[in-house]
Amino acid sequence: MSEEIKPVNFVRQIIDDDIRTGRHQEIVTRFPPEPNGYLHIGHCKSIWLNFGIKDDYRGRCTLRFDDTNPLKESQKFASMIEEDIRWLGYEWTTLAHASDYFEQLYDYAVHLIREGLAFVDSQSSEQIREQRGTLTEPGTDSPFRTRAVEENLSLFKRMRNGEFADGEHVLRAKIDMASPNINLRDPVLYRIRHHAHQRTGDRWCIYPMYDFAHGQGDAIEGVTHSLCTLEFEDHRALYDWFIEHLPVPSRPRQIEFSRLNLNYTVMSKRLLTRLVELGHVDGWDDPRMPTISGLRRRGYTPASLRNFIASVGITRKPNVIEMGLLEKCVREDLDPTAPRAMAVLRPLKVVIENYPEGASEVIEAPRHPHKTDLGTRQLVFSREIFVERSDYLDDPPKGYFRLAPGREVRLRHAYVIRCTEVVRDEQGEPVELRCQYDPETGRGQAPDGRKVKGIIHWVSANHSVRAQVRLYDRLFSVPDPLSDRDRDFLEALNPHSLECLKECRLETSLGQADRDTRYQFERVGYFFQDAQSAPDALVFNRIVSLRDTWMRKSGQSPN
RNA sequence: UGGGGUGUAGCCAAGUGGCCUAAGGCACCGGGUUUUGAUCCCGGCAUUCGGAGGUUCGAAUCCUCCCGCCCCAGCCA
Repeated sequence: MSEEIKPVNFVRQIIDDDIRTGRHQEIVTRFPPEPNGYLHIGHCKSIWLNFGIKDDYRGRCTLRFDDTNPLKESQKFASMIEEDIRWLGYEWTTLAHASDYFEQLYDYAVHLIREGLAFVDSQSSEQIREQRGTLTEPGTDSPFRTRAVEENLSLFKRMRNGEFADGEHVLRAKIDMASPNINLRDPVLYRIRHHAHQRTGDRWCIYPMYDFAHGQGDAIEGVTHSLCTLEFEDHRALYDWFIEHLPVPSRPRQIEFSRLNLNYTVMSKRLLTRLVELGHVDGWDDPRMPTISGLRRRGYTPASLRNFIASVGITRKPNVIEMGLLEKCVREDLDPTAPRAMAVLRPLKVVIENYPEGASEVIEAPRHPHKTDLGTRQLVFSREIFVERSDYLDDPPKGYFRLAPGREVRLRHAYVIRCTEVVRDEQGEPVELRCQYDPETGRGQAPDGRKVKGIIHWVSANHSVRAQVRLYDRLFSVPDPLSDRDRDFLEALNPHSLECLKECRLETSLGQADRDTRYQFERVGYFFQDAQSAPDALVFNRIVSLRDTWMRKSGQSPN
């Protein structure tokens, strides 16, 4: 595992100050996902921040499900979220739910009504919307705003008792319809929803809104620093208003940071949900998805994700991170530890004419070029082998040092061969190369001192296993799929984001490949067995390709 | 002509008035090592901090004005 970056950011500076000035003895954070979808790498930023602070400051961090909207949420999503957090390497101090506080929140609402700070509004949502005003014009007071306290109390109680249909009434805070901050224009606190909740069942038919549940939940848990993303900045005034006007047990502070954006993908749960439901991807854990589970299935490691977030940092500046940084992080994590193997993805047969028919030999090759403690594996060399189709060119450009008519290359861990003849099909496409090998060049030797620059990977035709290999590319073909407001983001989907290669040949040692091991297929990339892989039907996912300076120079595509 | 934010290299990001003629990472461009065109190593890459004024002996850091970009009008979170 690569060394993790020591975090320094403005949130930690605030915390350091709070500790130095004695404002807090213990630091308490929370991660508050809504269980209405899978976690994505953007959540990873929040997880890393909140749980990282808990770990480093020996504080507490609650995993609190923000389950205030039974229409959208489910236990299935909640379970997945727990799994993802643990997989990333974090553990919560306590598990909680906004719904654990429904009774307390109800009492808080009653408190506001008694103080004359909340009222039951009996208008439709359309009427309320019309009265809200616009960004530049103030709103107007609801005709029910002056309802008597006793009447509000009674109505609110009857709302809870289920005496009204959905939408008939709402409870609203009484703040200021002329506020330039729209969140303060008498926000809705409770709405009626006759819908079973995944945890409280039919106990409730009124549910608190996010704004009314979140800050109070923080206060109940003793959260000291409530870290959220920038779009909640305008809600802070409301957050503070509730804390001020309610008899809550503590006074948490909300601090906002900018969310993570990655180019060539989308990071909104709503859009990811569409991709899944419309079948554009193979579920939430499709290896092309920016979800934690997708990245996990793809083969990304927890450390690489943590390091990625650490190197991106925490600020208040809007940002779009390049995919290349994520890729660099996983390569960095995998290179020192991944066992090497040879795999030919698009096989081209090579017959070594001067190698005896029926003969073969075993070559002992190290699993890693630098880490000798990873041991060795056995390769079998024989007269018929496969090499990568892209390692042969009829008419090589300048600077190409692989196979071509008359050209010589080194077979990785084996002999130097020279291409003497090309067998073609009707279309003129090469289907087989005839080569001569030099018996004096085994074991890395070159007796005549000749320098062979090209080294290519190979497998023995009769000593290799078949496998399916899936090559993944960016999900979208443009850096920002949402930039064109006139086009649906689905139109920007990359039609080549998945290439499934079914005729791949792997060295025999991969027949017993470990399910949890990420391999480097030499010269190709890092690979991980897919969840669907089986011993008799191997499936490998490409995590990321190797850096390829030749490809970049010659301007080819990564596949 | 509303409110809240934010602007340091292609992408992130340190920097909190003097050791900044601005860290570090990614990307990119050289060069070296190498039986992976990988890894590793070495070097290059902002006289300038959105712009213009001002304060100061001294400003990316303070003040003023201007400009760009992001968020907010769910009984979503």
